[in-house]
Amino acid sequence: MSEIRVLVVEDEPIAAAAHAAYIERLDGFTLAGSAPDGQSALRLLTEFSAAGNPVELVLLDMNLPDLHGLDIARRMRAAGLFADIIAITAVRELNIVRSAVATGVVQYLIKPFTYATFADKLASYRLFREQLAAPLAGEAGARASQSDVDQAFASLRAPSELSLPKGLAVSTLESVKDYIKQQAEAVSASEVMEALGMSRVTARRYLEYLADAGTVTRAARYGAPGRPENEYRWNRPRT
Amino acid sequence: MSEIRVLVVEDEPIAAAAHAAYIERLDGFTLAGSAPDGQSALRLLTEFSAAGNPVELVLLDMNLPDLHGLDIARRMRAAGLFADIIAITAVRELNIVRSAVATGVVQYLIKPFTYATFADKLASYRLFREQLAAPLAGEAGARASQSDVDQAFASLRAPSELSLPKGLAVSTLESVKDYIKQQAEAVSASEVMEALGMSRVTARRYLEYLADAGTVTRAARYGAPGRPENEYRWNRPRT
DNA sequence: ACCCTTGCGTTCATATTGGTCATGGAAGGT
DNA sequence: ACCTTCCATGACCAATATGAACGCAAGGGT
Repeated sequence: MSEIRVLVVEDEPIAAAAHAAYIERLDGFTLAGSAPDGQSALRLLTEFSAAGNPVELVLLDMNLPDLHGLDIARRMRAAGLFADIIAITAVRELNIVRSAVATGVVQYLIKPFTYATFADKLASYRLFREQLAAPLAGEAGARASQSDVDQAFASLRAPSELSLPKGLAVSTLESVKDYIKQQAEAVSASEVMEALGMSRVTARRYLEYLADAGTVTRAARYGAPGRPENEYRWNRPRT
Repeated sequence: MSEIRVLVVEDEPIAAAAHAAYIERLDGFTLAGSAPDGQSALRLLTEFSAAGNPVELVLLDMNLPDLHGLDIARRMRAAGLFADIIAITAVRELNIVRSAVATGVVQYLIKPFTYATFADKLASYRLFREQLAAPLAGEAGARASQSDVDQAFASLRAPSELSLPKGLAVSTLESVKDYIKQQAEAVSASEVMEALGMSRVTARRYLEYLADAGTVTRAARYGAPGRPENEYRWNRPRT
């Protein structure tokens, strides 16, 4: 299977370079080009398409100087450009998710994101492509069923299989995160232990991981006898 | 939340009537209209949109007398009509799945399908809409995160339970489902193994499948030494 | 000022389950 | 009757929360 050709559309030069570098680092993807605004993006897409070398995936920033990402998507469809789109958006623009889905946005990335998140989304997109290609190979015997299509679609959903360090489980991490998010005040390891019914060691390990990842902040709690207790507080979303 | 307005586009009168009847039977959906071909579908969509009462979801048959479904989707986007689309297609047309995704097709139904399959796809679409609506409720504090969006996408593209992947048998699945439904509390894989007299591997495989399909929820059971045991709880009756 | 008490941080072996692979037997097609 | 396909099984290794034991830092008493 040939590599998937990607166009990066991003007005900030630093971010654009970063995305391009990400793409090059990934297997199965190759950078087709880069565009700083909507007009040049559309022009590039048209040129590639006319040359018989179309772009298959567009990394599309929603905030561009000339056009909004949704407009670009709409014009692409109107022009018969059927590249898939992974949207990159700021936190405040979430109310356009549904419109984005309607214009064929396959995945959503919220700024700022780590390389791991980025790689994860692209990997699931590649899996989606592969699963669609496989049953279609045998032209005549292509008895792809509902479950084949379902499975292909399922690989587009993001199970966030970001690699955790050994010894940590995804579901436990989710439980801990949910609990902290709900608490207005800072919580201690012991409180998490009691609330979630897990051992103190486990609770502390996950809290420590979240603190290292920057999701929660850690502070010492003095005043009581005994060794000071660490308390953890949910971080307000970073811009 | 108001009901989701649906337009049925289908040239065969019998099938069209059946789809319309299906829609009316489902909670949360209401039939906005019905069209036998592409031209009238586009006209209806435009009219509804102009009247300030737009259609939100289109059940779109791919084989129509005048236009192909993909063309209709493309023209919709060009005209600024952002209704979501659930495509209905015959088996032989699977090679257009990717193009369909690019034009905003959210789900794929393969003819012939049962009412259960139909209802399942619409239910996951409704869930998707609800999950997007929830975090957006608090206008100012709408700090939906990456995981929120991921979850919404996940429910949109969750595989339907009605199409079994290879390796699973219907009768076994029914046994497992019946057992879980009867249990008030969450059950572990070992309990299912003993109760139904099957091996732990088999029990776990079916439970895992049901969890992926969203029929049961999976949670870890802490408190005892050893690796945490997964427990599964009946989630909601699939209509 | 010193030392004792106190309670959490840290580490390690252990227990128990999750996940994968190749095998066996049954059902259906030829 | 043979072959193919499919599903459940058993045995393996890997994963992960637990409990106990030890160490450490602050409070409080002498």
